[in-house]
Amino acid sequence: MRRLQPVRGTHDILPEDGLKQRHVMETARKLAERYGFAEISTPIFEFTEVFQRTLGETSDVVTKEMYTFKDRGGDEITLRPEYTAGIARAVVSGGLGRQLPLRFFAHGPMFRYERPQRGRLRQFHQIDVEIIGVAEPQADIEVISLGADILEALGVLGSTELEINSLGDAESRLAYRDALVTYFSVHRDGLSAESQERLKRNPMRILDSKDEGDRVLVAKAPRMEDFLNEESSALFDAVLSGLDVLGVRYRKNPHLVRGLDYYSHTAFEFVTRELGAQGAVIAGGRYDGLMETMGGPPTPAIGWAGGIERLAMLAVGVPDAPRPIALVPVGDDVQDAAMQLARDLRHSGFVVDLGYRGNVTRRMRRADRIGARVALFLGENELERDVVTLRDLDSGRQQELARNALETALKSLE
RNA sequence: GCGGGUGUAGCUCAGUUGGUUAGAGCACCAGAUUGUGGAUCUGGGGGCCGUGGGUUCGCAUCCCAUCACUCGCCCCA
Repeated sequence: MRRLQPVRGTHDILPEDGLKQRHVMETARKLAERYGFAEISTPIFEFTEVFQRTLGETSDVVTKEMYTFKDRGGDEITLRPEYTAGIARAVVSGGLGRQLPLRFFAHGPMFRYERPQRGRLRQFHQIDVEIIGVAEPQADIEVISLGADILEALGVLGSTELEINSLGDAESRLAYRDALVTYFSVHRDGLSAESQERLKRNPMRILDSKDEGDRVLVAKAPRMEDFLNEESSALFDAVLSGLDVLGVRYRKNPHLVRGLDYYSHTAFEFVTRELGAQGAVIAGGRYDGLMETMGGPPTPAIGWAGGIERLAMLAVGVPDAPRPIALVPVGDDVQDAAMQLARDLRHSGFVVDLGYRGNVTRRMRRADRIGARVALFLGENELERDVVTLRDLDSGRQQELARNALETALKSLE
């Protein structure tokens, strides 16, 4: 161990951030539930081939970002870099394919060996939704509209933009890919070094290059739209008009492509400019070929993933933790009675903070610091008469209450 | 993986051309106030100046390396 610090790109999530992240996750879960999604959770590691086969041998994730190791039994294991492959595997290996359509919500940690920066971590957390077994555009529309609803609820929809494109089915994409290779091969010398490499490995990635020279060439490159076959093009149109019906705003971006091989047809990203180099807060698309790659029957599917840390950084209106009741025992002989009262109140659903030490001044200071709503004084004085002194810490007003009237009084506070 | 910037107290930051014991505000602790918080006043604790090496009589300060963060590329959530 070099020094006592977390591994590069990992962080301890302290309570303040934890609260925000939990809010993101719970908001997403609640809304996903309304759309009829059921929560699923799959292991955070899988056999390496689960990702290798499905994400594509040439994708960046597979070639240089996976946390892969051999376990003690000699199996090749990989910490999941994304959720979809694991869920697809669960559907195939659990025989869930008989119960289509399936709608899943999931969340949890992901791992990618990347260079960390703002909004980019080696262990990060995602929320994830998938609709499996629906070829109809309604699934695309529903999944996107769920994403928009979640962003809206988090107060970040206004600072994001939905970009959308269609990659078409396999036939359309192959035809387009050929056309792109032909076009860019002619202009090869005008391409950046990186894009010349992309031309060999993943020509569609040239489309979203940020290099000035590349962009000039890209602007005149063949357009995906012109290569969509009738079926692909009809699906895309249906998705867009569905979004129009629901009032979900979007911008067609013909240069939006995907890093992972399994995507087809609809591809979309909710992007923001407020996170530096990291644009996407939610990204996803259709992956009709994935289940088959996994060894299951051909099964259409669509889904997206959202970055919890990124969303938490943007979210507004995160609710505060509930304000506790500070219980202040006065004198040494009332400790037991105070513990008992604290437990009774907790059983009734109240959040109670029982200071552990110090005189009354000190405990009151603590009560103030933790944002307590009220303080309850319990001393010999009160104990003898079966009452409690309740001090409202906002107004400063104080009153004595019979023990059996206490909970009613506390409930009326809010 | 490539290039730039920044690392001084828990936090935000000062710190002179290299010179004695490294400072401030906030936060924290104690007291004024041992049955009453916030405000105020008084006092206090806290720093291998990110880490390692080098230069120097002497570095927080100059040089090199390294680690972390950060910005861009790459990639994406």
